Amino acid sequence: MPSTLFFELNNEKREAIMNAGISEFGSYGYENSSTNRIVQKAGISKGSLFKYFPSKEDFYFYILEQITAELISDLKGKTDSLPTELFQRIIAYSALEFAWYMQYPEKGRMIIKAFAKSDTAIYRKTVSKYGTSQKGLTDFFLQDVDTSRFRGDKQKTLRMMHWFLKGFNEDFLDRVQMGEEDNLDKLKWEYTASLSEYMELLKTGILK
Amino acid sequence: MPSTLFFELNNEKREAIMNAGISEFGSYGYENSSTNRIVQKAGISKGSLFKYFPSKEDFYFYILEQITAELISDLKGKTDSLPTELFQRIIAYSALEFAWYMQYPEKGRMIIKAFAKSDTAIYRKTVSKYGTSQKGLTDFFLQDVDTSRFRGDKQKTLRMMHWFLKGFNEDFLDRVQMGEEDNLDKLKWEYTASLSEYMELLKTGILK
DNA sequence: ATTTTTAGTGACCACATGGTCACCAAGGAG
DNA sequence: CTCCTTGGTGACCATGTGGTCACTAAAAAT
Repeated sequence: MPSTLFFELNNEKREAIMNAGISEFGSYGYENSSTNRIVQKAGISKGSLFKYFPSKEDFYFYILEQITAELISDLKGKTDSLPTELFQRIIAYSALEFAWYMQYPEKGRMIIKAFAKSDTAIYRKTVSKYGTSQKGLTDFFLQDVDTSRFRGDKQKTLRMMHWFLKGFNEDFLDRVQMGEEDNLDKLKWEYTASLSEYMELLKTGILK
Repeated sequence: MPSTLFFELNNEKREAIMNAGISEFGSYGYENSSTNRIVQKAGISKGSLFKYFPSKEDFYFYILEQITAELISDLKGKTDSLPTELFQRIIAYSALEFAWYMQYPEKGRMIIKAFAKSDTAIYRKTVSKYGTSQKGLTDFFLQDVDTSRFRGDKQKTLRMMHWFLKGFNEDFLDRVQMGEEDNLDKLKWEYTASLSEYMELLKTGILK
């Protein structure tokens, strides 16, 4: 937890510190991020940072908490108008999440990196705090699914969809980072279209 | 490349150095591995390590090259007797690879870590040397597939199978590392059985 | 006007990093 | 018995780390 001092800062300075952290952690990951670079980017002294936050780790988790809360609250407001049919709903929801990452690329990068599997102490702590990556989000989203439509075991099916979504997202993000597309709506449309095609394959099987 | 000095060492010492590196890199990954710990584990002096190898990076890639070559040569010998039907073949091949990782856990860990996606300089160099993770192995394995059996686009289908295998392997390895099963044959059987179930779902679709 | 409180600073700490190099002991050559 | 070559060593180097603390300058309290 940050000290009260931190909250008494004016918004500008507080934002500068947060953004410096987001950018650094998003670029290098927790372990390879440098508090020296962070204070430099934020335009404050080393001493100040450690008066605001008791440690690098605390700083990290405070930021992570803030931006995941932001993500969730932003999405919550939009999930009501989503289609009700399971697969269309998944597609629409994933597209929303993807669009958010595109809109806030630095926050997105930090979140993605924070929940990317790795065996470091900080990742284990992250998982024990928030649960494991998309599993958290998708489980929340899929828990009361009409299991009667599934051919096989529900758990297995859900796990498969999770692997599949993970792979698709990773792949799509890679392609996006290559070609510098800047039209957000068009990107979101492409995402939806591409995901739909794959989803059809998943629903009906890859064999004729 | 190691210096000629390194090859003139007796086998014991050379193995000790290699194993120290494998264990260290497999535990901490390239960036967080320490040459100090490596020389300590290997029982040699810092000076010696850097007389044998010009740099940490060189040491790393030499080891990686050796053990991936080992893996490939070990598997090559067994792929002839594999089933010919595509899916059975994939299952059997994956099980072989899995069993190898179980048989040489430290080497396995290092390989898995080396090819796990991350955005570090060393990962980019690894990819540009060897290509990207399982994609390399599975593409080699899937390139001349009878596309007429597929319902959808060949590329998309293969990519889906790749995501799926990646997820399955990650998941299965996690579960194995939890419960300390030591019977290799039984493990391999469980792997095959579990993968087969999922594969069936993938072939025929998750919906009735 | 003087004292006290307080936010902010940056030189500094102990430690670890990858890498170097002056030195040493041992063995072969003369 | 002397050289001299050579594999091996570990103290040492510059640099970077997360974190501290004696200090300052200015505002608040007296």
